[in-house]
Amino acid sequence: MSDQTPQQNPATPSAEALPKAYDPALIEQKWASYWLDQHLFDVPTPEPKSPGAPSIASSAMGGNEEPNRAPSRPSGGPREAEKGRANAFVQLLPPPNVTGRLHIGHMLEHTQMDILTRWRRMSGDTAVWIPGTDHAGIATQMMVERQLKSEGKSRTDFSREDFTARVWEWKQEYGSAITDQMKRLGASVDWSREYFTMDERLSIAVREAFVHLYEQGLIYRGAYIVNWDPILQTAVSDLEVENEERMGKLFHIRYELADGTGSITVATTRPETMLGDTAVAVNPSDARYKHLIGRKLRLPLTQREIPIIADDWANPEFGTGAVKVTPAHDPNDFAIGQRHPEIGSISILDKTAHIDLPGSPFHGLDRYEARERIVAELEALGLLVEIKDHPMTVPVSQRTSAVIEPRLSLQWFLAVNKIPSATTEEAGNTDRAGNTDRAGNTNRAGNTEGAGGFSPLNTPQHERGFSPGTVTRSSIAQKAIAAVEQGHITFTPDNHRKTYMEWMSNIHDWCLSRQLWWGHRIPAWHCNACKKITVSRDAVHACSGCGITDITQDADVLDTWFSSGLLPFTVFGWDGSNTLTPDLAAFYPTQQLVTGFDILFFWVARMIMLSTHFMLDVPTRDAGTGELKARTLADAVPFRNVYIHALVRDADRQKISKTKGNVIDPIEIITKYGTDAVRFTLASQSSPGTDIAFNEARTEGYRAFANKIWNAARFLFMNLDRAREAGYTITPPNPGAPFVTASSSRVGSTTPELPDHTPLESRWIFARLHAVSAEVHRALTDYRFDEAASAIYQFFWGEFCDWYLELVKLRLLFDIPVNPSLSLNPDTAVTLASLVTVFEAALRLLSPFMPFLTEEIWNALYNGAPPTKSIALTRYPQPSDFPSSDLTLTAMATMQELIAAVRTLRKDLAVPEKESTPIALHADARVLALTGAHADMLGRLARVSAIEFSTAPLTGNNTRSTPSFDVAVIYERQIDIPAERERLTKDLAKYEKGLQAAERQLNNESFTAKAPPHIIEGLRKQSTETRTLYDKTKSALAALD
RNA sequence: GGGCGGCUAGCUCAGCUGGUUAGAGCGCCUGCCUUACAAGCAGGAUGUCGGGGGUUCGAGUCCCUCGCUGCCCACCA
Repeated sequence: MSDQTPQQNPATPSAEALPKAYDPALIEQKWASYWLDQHLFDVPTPEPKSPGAPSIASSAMGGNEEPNRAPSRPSGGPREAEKGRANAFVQLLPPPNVTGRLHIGHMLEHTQMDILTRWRRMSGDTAVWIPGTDHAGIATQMMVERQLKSEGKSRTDFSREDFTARVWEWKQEYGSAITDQMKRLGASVDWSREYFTMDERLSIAVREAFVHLYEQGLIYRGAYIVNWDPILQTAVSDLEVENEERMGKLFHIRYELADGTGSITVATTRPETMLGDTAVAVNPSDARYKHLIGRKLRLPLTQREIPIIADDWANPEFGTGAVKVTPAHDPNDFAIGQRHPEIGSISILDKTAHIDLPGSPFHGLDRYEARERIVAELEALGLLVEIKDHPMTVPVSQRTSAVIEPRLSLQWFLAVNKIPSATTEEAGNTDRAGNTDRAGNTNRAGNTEGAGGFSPLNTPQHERGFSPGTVTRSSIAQKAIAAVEQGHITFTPDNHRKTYMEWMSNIHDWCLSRQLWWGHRIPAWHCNACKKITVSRDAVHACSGCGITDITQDADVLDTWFSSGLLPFTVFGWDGSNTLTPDLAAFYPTQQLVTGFDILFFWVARMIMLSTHFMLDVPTRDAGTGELKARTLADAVPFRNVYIHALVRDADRQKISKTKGNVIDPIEIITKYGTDAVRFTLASQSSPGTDIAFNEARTEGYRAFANKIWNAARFLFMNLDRAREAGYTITPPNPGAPFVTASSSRVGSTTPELPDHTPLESRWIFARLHAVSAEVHRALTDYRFDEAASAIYQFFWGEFCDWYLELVKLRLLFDIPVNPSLSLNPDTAVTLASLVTVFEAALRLLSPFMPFLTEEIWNALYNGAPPTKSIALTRYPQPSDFPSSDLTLTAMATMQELIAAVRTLRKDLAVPEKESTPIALHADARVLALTGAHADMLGRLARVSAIEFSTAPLTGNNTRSTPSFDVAVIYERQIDIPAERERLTKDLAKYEKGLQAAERQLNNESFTAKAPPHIIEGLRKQSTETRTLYDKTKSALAALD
């Protein structure tokens, strides 16, 4: 094979044309660009179907010739339920950040998705895998700001418009790095459907979604405590905060009563917040403080008077039992403030976490500097009672690692636990800080008592369920819970379902706004006169309240996850009008989501919430009549199954991180071993529940596997060359035909079953192919990539190469007549046909796992003129394609056992490898017949020169026994007696133990009474066999002496 | 404070609803350049299945308990 384009392959496959060793670098690039250029995996928008003809299956495959499209998919697959729709297999690629570069985790995710996609596609489904990238608000803005910094500039040197223009420039230049890498890797995605989350089309959908939610009263704006990142100077959601265990200090501070008659000591870990204290709370049942409730305290350092209030939140067990209340800088204190509005709140920190109290001596100080100064002054005043070490969890920003400061600020929220309003009249119009007009619209305080809003926490389980007909009466969270509870969405592994449910049942309102410049800007306009907020899908030029034109658009952008949460339906053309677009009709819901645990809440949960909420309003088509009808929750879900993949760690099981310097660059590994080998490594390690320790040694092993396949191909081509030289026409099989055999002069015609004279090894390899393809289907249906990979590996190497190819040499290498007028020896003819057929099928079986290698060899097999554009468009092997019989399997197993026994004996006797020896054999009639018929196998694979059949059992030296035969190698040298005795003694002990265990069981009446018959039967058989072996070993041992 | 995993051969991992004498790859030992492949072929050694207890005719597999070891969630000053 040369580096020519695939269409111009050499006219004939030839062993000489293939390099001796497999070199992935020579072929991968070629095929990656071929697949891309041919738009092989692009799926056009299906034709809208008129009622009564709902299927779109045939139109969706994109104009390929497909002479052998699979007529039907294997029965019992998960998509049997997908009645009335095309056999569509749709997946959304978790969109990588535009700032991203491919890492080994992506590689795992993409490998799994690609295997599923290719397998489904080859099994006859319309497989659509949709790629795209995420604008990644914070990450991208940080990236560009860093770039500006290197130029000595900062964001604030630019206008908002100029800065975002700058980000777009950056995106154009660097934003495709990760998709370029994907293209190189040959991921079989539909590039014609590639999107960017800030594309015009998707931006419109985002605005539509926002406006809809606002009109339903589910989006509100208000002043609440949010997680504030003082470096990014924006609010971040709970999910973007990590909690770190740190040793901090607990400061006990004495607050004197205003009238000087006493004091209360409070405890705090953040003494600087006392500047914003507006009360001290004690538990109403706390006898120590009961008499002080309602009295005033003089707040040290400021001399402000603050009340002592009663609130259940104060825990008498903790610290002194009295807690200072800072409503503007602590979520719990904020909640207290809600219950005691009279105490008010005082903000003391600015956006950068510096003290913002003009006139105060601490004004302008950084929060930690202020803490030191305040502690020092309190100490000087004698008000610092004590300082204790105190283990605590500190909230830290995921992005910047800055300590998060809870801060009161005006933000937009999505009310996830609120029942949507039917009309727009009730729509939220909170427009002033801290003044929300609907009790339910609270965020963190929402679940505390007194807030009065709907909360899943205080809703009985049975009321939380979703039932048809109550769709619009259910909250977003209720629908998301019901979708999973009712089994419309499943998780693999299943334990993630529980995690999801826990989280969803305790969910808080979602802070949607970010104080950034890069992202989807919130479609709300503030009137500078009457203060009314106008939320609109279109640009607003005048206030909807007072009509004046002095209005400004809200400065905030939406959380990145808002737009990605909409993707399952916006990628299919949802535009807010609730019409069933052709793509939505054909492809929604998607079947499969493959993603990591780390974005289960960020993304998966949000997709479920937003998709079920919006898609319930989009009609669907009735499977029978084709008429439009209302969608149920079952069809509103964004996907049917969520497969959560493992985390890839380094070889020492360490988490991969840049700071640790143990980053595994997939491109580097790929350069070293080839994409196919890396893919196979990841697939074979993909077992549920465990993280993957990425071990290069293993990849090395799979590169050897690729090489093995490569050389098997060379062997095949060599034989095809020989046959051709001898004048025979070789036509490779038609992929997807049940199987192929040969007439005397033509290889490649199809017959329904194997010809009578088909040799044992060929019958056997077909039977194995039957079993293996069944196993692979089963494994992939269960997402057991590891089991599928290992079944194929074992088959290809351990059976096809180690046994079949070796046996096939019996028929091929010595037996092709050179005179074309003679007919080909029937053995040779059928063997050539079988060989080509099995090999071709094995390539198809392997193709989803190793697409490059299989594409290359498969094309070579057809002399560069294959029946379809790609092996990826052929039919995936089905068990029913291959004849199988148990008789064949046992016969072959016996031959293998016999060959292995002779090999072992020869090894023990140190017979030179090239020397053939006679053997003696004692066996039952079946084995004798078998051996007689297949002496040639023994001759070739075990170097047996002659067989002496013995009627008496063999117990002498140089003997090996199994339950069904004794075999001895007749040789001048005798076996090493001490070593043999040791081995036999060991065996004897083993058999004895096994025998005892088996007999104990069999003599146990409870066992025979309770165990299932096949187990008893099996144990009986085993017991008999072990008895035989025991006896044989015992006499062998005796014979030694 | 809750919750979820993992602990099986020197290493990395399989072992499905309990059922015959626990497997694979790598590594290790021995012999082979056998005309597809030395990135190979053939043969071989290696396990108190984390400890203890229980259920059962039968436990790596189920239950309890203890021990390491990861991860997730959480508003206790």
